[in-house]
Parts: sequence; C-alpha cells; structure tokens
Amino acid sequence: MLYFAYYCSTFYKIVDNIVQHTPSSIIESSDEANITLADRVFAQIQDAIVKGQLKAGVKMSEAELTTRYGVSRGPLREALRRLEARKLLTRIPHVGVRVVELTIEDVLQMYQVREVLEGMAARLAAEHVTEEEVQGLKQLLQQHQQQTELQTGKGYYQEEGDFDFHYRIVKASRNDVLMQMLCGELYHRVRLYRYQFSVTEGRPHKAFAEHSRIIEAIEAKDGEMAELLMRRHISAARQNIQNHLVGEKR
Amino acid sequence: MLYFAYYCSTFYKIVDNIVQHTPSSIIESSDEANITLADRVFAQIQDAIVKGQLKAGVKMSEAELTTRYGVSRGPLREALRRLEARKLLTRIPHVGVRVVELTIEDVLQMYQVREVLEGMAARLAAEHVTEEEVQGLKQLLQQHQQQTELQTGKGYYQEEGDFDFHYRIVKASRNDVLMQMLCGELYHRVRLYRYQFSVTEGRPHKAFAEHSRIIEAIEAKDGEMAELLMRRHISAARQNIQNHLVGEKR
DNA sequence: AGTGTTTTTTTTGCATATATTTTTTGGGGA
DNA sequence: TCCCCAAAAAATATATGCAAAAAAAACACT
Repeated sequence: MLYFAYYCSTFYKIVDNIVQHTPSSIIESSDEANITLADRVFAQIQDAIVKGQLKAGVKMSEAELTTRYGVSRGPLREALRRLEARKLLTRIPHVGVRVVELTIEDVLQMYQVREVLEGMAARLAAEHVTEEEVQGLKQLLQQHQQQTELQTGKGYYQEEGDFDFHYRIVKASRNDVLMQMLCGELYHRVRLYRYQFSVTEGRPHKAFAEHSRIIEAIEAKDGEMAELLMRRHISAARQNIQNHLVGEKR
Repeated sequence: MLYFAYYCSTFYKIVDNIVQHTPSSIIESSDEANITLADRVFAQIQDAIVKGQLKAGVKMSEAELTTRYGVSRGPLREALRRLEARKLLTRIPHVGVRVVELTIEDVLQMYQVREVLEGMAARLAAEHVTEEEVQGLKQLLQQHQQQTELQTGKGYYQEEGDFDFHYRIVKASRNDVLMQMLCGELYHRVRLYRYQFSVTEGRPHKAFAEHSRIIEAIEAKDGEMAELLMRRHISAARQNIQNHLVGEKR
C-alpha cells in the first residue's frame, strides 16, 4: 500500500509534467486503471485542450463530456475544477466552462515570465546539474540535430522536443517550486498557444544553436552565462512571436 | 446577465487574491449567496488553512468537512480538488487529503522564486504605474508607519499589510500571468508558512525602510533600481528565515 | 505475548436523482 | 417587423445512494 502511494505520485509526475520519453500515450495509465476516474479524465481533457483537439472558446457541456469520456458528472466536475485552476478552462457560474482563449497579450506575458523563471532555472541548473544530466542533454541535442538535418520529425522538435529540453533544465535546477510553476502550469498554456495560433515558430536552426550554447554554459558550471543565454533565447522567441502576430488582431 | 458574469469575476478576484481592504470577512459574499457552494467552501477552507486553523498534516475527512461547512460531498470535493491544485492540500487516492506540510527547503525555494518574480514585478510596476497607484502606495506606507510607531496592530503589518504592499506592486506591473502566479498561488503558501512555523519575521523596521525605498524607485520610474531593491528586500527576508530556521529541523 | 489473517467498519470514489438557474422559444402587443 | 414578456426546455448545482477500497478491529495461531 505504501508502494501504491508511490506509484500514484509517480503517475502524477508523468501526467502533470510533460512527458517526453513516451510521447505517444501520455494519458493511459501504464499498468492498470487503479487511478481514479477524475484523475484520468483530467489528464485526457488537458491533453485534448493542449493539443488543440478541443478548440479555443468552445463551450464544453458536461453532458457531452460525460458521454465522450465515459464518466459520470461527479468525477468530471472535479477534473473541470482542476483545469479551471490551471487556467485552461474559464468558467462562469451556472453557465458552464469554455476552453480558454489566449490573447496576444497573454502569450507575450507568458513569455515575459518564462524569461525570468527559466533564466533562474538555467542558473540553478548550472550549479546543481550532474554529469549524467549533462550527458542526457547532449544526447537530446544530438537527436534534435539529426531530426533537423533530416527535416523529418520537424514537428517533434518544435513541440515535445523543445519542451523536453526546457523541462530537463528546470528539473536540474533542483527547485520544486520553480519546477511546478513552469512545468505544471506555464508549459501547458504555452503549448496551447501554439495550437490556438497555429504558429510554427520558424526559427528552428537558431533555436538549436541557442540550446547548444546553453548546455555548454551549464556544463561549464557558468550559472551567470547560462541565465543570460536562456533569457536571450526566450526573449528571442518572444520577439519572434511579437513580430509575427502583432498586427493580426485577436 | 452580463452584469452577473462581471460580478462573479469580481468576486473571484476578491477571494483569490488577498484582500486587504476588508480584512475581516474575506469569505462571505458581500451581497447575496449567488456564488456556488463549491466556491464558498473553497474560499473558507483555504482561509482556514492559510490562517492555521487547520493545522499542517492533519487528515481532513470528507464527512467531517461536510458537517463543519454544511455542504454535501459534491461541492466539497470540487473545492478540495482546487485546493489540491494550489498545493495547499496533498491527496492520496482512496485515502484522503491532508493539509500540506512545508519543509524549510520548500519555504526557501518559494522565496527564491519570489525574488525573481517580484523583482520583475517591481521593474514592470515602475514602467506602468499610475499616479494614483503611487499615491495609494505612499498612503499605505504611512498607515504602516503609524501602526509600527504605535506598536499596535503589529500583527497586521506583518501579515495582511505586508502582502497588501506586495500585492499592489504586482498589480501595478500590468502582467496578469505574473499576477496570478504570485497572488494566486505563492502568496497563499507563503502565508501558510508563517503559521506553520509560527515565525514573526522580526525585522519590521528594516522591512518598512525597504518598502519605502522601493516606492521611491517606482515613483521615479527607475525600473532597474526598483527591481534591485525588491530583490534585496526579499532576499533579506529569505536569509532571515534561513538564519532562524536552519538548525531547527523539520 | 506476539504476529499473521480474516472480518468488520469506515472512508473514499462513483453514479443517479432532485433542485435552481439560465437559455431558448413561442406568443402577444405596439 | 421588432420588442418584450412568459413559459418551456436545457444546463448547471447540489444532495443522496451505492460500490469499492483502505483502515481498524477482532480473531486465530504459533
């Protein structure tokens, strides 16, 4: 039973933070359906929202969701409350919930916050990273390079892969509060934006080079430099968004 | 009905973020009980946790809570899910929820994150603040001064008043994402820590002087200085905690 | 006496039924 | 034709009942 509790918290980690190593079936419980329905449907709906299967702004009636996901309204509502707390749903009492609609301002603000938080993460990562983690990062980068060169899996690098990179650095920071803020909240909304605006952030090669330098700084235990590079990296992404999206209203 | 929606979102703001201007009855809906029970009990339990009425680590059985707060288990469970999402409760499936227990490491990490986020908030506030907000901050500071001098309301300044100060600066930053992260999540846990560790952060005069200088920098639209001062302010608080608490285990 | 097992009890998880509230729709009047 | 009001329909909010799992207690055995 202690084992059971541990198992559950592990599952949570997998669901809550982006999982890179099993990019296909994030949702399904690996072994048995010992997880509560509320947890399962929470992960399912979150995934559907973040991947754009549930479009922004659409009304999500409870009746429809219960039939689609095969649960009763009790656990469904618990899941909706959690998604609401994550700002993936907006809810009006007695009216219902909708998939959140992001504005350009929201996205830019998210990147502003990411800039400071991930800068901090990079600095801390440089201080606390282990040799294994550095090797893992290098290996990941190599995978990205191959995929970029081959021009296959273009989407992968720009989505899961990118988040994988950032996720690992945050993890290496050894600050759980930071980890939760970035991986448990912001990342989901950032992923959401990519679908809502259907943007493909067309600077993969540049981003790749930036990732490479960040890893170098971390490996050299140069926290100051790692922070600076990471901030520039995210700032560049933000300006890229700003250039592309400002003008197009919404 | 549009009015209704606006009313609700306003209520949310009041409940979600610390309210200073009506420090007594945060929980109760001002007018009528048009708010859902789940929302009300969420605010009530959060308040009880943050104020230490529900002690850290205690098991909270649903049956007990339903009788205490006079709601059925449906809305109660919705509230518990939201509190779980806020990391104020920890939950083990099929076992139950407990009030979160903070470790020293948690608190120090929280202050580390606060340092960067509130530094950013101060910088942005200096860029976006209005004249009215500056006057309001000065007025607030004056109130604190009086209370500090008279040695009355000592508790007020150290709790609600302190958060009020920080809250206003974050609000002046005009970044809603930042606002939500600090006021919607971190602050609750920071408040919680003060009760769990029953610490009175014994540097009120210093903190007061620091607040004063931060306001000056903001008024002068010196974002860089405001950020620096805010970071030092929070860093000092963190080191104060570290000095007092490290050694005492837990 | 202590430990392991089984039974009982309690608690959480889930589904359904009832009650409010909102939305829609239809009718009447200007 | 448009607008307003009322009644019906639909959706959300809440409470209750049932099932399953975990905790507690009683029992048996060594």
